[in-house]
Amino acid sequence: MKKTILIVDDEQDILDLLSYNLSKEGYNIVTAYNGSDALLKINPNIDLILLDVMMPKINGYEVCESIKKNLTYSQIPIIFLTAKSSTDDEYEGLIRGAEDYIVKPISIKNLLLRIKNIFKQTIRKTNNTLNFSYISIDLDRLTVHSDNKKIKLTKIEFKLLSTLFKSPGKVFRRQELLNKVWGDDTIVTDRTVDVHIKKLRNKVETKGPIIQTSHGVGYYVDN
Amino acid sequence: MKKTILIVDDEQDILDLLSYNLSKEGYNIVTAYNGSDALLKINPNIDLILLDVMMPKINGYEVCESIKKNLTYSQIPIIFLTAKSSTDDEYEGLIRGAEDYIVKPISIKNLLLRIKNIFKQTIRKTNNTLNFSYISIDLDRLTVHSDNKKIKLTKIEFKLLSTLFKSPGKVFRRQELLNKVWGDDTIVTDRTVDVHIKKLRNKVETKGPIIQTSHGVGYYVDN
DNA sequence: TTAATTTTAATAAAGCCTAAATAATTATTT
DNA sequence: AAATAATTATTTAGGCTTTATTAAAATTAA
Repeated sequence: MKKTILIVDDEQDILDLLSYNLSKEGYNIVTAYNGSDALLKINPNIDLILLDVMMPKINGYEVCESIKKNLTYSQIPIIFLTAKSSTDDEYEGLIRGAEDYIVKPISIKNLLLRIKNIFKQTIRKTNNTLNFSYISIDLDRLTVHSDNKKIKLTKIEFKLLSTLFKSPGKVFRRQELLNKVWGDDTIVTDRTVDVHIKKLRNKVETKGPIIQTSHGVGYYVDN
Repeated sequence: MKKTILIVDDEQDILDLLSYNLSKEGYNIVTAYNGSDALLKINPNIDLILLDVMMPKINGYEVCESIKKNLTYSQIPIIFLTAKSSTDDEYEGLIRGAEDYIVKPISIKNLLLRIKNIFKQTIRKTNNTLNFSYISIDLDRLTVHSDNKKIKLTKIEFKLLSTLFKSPGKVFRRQELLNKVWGDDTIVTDRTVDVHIKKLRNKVETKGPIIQTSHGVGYYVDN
């Protein structure tokens, strides 16, 4: 899924520069030319906000604050762009919940790395749900939605899936899964894991592969 | 755990100022009065380097470059101290892998915040990865990234690569690799190593040679 | 007791490793 | 410098190991 980035800056040059480079990198771009414009353009598809600090009227910090107060959008990560290097400003930005900040002049390479890094952890833990790709797991309700359709899992299947989802990218050995999902003292064959993985895949992977096999090692969800 | 900071500057005044303030803040301080002294004083306990750019003989950038080339120390974050504020210099610093830079005259308050910020991010970054050139190996996740693209390796390939990366510069004889990667009691031909090296090279060397051959001896990664 | 779930076992399929054979490169000798 | 020897690179195919899949037996819950 293509990620959408909202870029907020009052300088057209910078908007252009960033738009060009980020869309080249495969992101969808939305731009805003000041604080209030930014607030208008925020929508649930936005995955990340690049936010200039120094803007007329509503500055970046104030925009950030508004966003963080809004339940729907408070989880969207924000990277501040700031030319100032005065202590107070940076500090203020960080404590208000920004993920990161970057001091102008901007190194594109550096910025791309930071963005990637943020998206890597992007399995956003809103409330108590794990989301990845087209699947979301509600840890409170013990339900799973795949492609917006509710799916019934058994207890073991649910635990197995959420274990994998809690550490996306990590490869779990079968024995590890048996300990974590079944319990430390169970005496069950490794093959049993395979069977449950198979069932999970059948139930859950309605729109393409989610659970990956690491041959000779175990299973994981990609990220 | 107390963090240790190496401060490198040729002006005694600045060394004193920074030492005083940073140790007051609870950091261990090591000082160096020029580039070569800095290289001598680096050791595995150093968690951060404050590096003056303008120094006689070896300047800060050169010191940085040497550090980034060394596998043991390449992960240590560096903050440049620079009097110049020209764009080029700052950029140069950033792309050479520095975490940050600070323009003199230094605001202690500002510096402290940046240091804190770096330590905050450092924890998750240094998690168990070997980095060299454009390749990074995540030992937990059993994944390899080459030029920012994820690459799938088999178990043996992964072990082989990380063995080489763990001792950069060391030439491993084939027999040694067989013991380390395959296990002490395997009875496999030396030629098998060649085949796996070949496969590794195919998969991993997307941007130029990484694994070197030492004719008559074995294989190694340069450093 | 029935229905649902979990485990085992058995077979098929896929993935990976090794050895062997040949080509290419490097080292040594003449 | 050419010829020869030694080492490494590359490719391929068979064989072995691991995983996928299915069905049936065993267990647990309703």
